[in-house]
Amino acid sequence: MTTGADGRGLAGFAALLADPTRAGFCLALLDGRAWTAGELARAAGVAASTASDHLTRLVAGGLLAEERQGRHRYIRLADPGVAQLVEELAARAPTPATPPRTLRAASEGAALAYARTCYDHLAGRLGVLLHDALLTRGVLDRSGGLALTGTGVTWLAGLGVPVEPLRATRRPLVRDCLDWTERRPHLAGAVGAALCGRFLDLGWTVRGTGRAIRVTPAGRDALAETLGLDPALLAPPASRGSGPARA
Amino acid sequence: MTTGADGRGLAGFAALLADPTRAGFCLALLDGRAWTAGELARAAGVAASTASDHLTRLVAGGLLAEERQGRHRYIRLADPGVAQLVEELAARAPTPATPPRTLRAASEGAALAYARTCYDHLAGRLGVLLHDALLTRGVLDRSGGLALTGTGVTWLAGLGVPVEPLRATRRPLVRDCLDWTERRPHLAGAVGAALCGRFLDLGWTVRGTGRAIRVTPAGRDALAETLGLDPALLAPPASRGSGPARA
DNA sequence: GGCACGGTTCGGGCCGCGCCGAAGAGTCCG
DNA sequence: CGGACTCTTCGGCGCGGCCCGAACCGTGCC
Repeated sequence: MTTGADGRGLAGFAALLADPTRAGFCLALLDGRAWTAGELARAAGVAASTASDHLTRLVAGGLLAEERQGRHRYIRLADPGVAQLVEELAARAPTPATPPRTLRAASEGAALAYARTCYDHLAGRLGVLLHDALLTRGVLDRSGGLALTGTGVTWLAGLGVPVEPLRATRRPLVRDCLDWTERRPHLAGAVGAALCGRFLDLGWTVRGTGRAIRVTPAGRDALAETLGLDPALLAPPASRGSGPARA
Repeated sequence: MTTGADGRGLAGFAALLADPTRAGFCLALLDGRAWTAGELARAAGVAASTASDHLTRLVAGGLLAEERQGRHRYIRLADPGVAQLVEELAARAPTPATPPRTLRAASEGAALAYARTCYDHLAGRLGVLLHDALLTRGVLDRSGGLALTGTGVTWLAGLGVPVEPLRATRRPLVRDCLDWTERRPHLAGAVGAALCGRFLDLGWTVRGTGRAIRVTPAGRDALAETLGLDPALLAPPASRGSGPARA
């Protein structure tokens, strides 16, 4: 009576992410960098032996990839598709029901809501603003699915991002990625990744702690000029008080 | 040291799919129809009480939606996004390692590989052929992300599928969906769903058992004429022998 | 060589989860 | 009303998972 595939394959795969420790590993790795096994163990608060076991399973399941160097075991997400998958699942998961307990945690949360990397592209308020600006500027078009326009190609070239090399990859040029703080789409795909990297190269943005991204004063000016982004909206998260409170 | 969100939210959500029975429910519901709790229980081979418990959790988790009618509890996927998520996870999951044991199962597998619904759009060999034909005909364009072209809009209108109503939905017009038998993309999104429904309305396709789809003789002619699909490639799965063996 | 360090392997304990059957609540029908 | 049916609730059982600490291996440094 069981027509076709039973759920064992899917269940086994989903089980990889169904453990808080393993899920925490994947979320940490969403910053796009390679972590050592020990770093991940400490970040998750488990013994090294526990982490080692989990990592072996995640690698075997195709979610993570490893690279051994000397006595270190470097771990990263297997490919951008995994990052997308994890982000989508995280976006659908009910909030961890853990309101920030400490001031430090609250300010970290604000910094992440302001701007962060989502694997290799920009997310948070900055990511959504960028996405919207690219649409109004005609770099992107949404009349029939999200697509990069001809003017978009030249605009990118002017910014120092040639599009042709990006076409060579198997990755879609542009793609929606649901932002879990803004609950609205931001730009992913090869172009999203290239833009994120280019902004860093140009010094418009710099990496903060963890996945956090900060916009430099020069970046604020440049984004206002090239994309018409309101510098006021790009103001960094209020250190105290003046910013709108967020539940 | 744990910057930002821990993995509990994600893990709890993934755990919903990490059980073979629950995963089987979701896979069965990928046919886009509403099943009763009892039907799902029988299909999965568990007691009604067990299924009831699982379904309650899946509904609470936002993966499924229920509708109570009299003494029946109708269950369907919560929204198309869930279908996409489940398909993506299933596509990445290693094959269930269950080569078909019976002749009946083998022929069912062949029928599904030939053509099936993927929630509400077409998948399988037919789905991939359709996707490719739409690209070569200029209905879709992939030069910068997957998009519906202007000629595509008129082509759809000629087929009796007005695009304007589709724009009203929050759903993307066109979207890639990775086919788990062909390992290549087919067309999803609002247009993919509309095309699938239109083909059924026109009598070009009919539903088989489960998620299987069959192409009628009239449908073969029509698809050849309007899209240039080779009728030979649309031949139904060989009942025995002559078809290419598939691992 | 000696030591510190990162990672892995192994054994054991514990908690949670999935399963069932039996009993009960609600619905439809004769 | 009484019977058939669907679904739910509740105990109880058993397996499998997650975790740790201790011992072990390999690397890099002094």
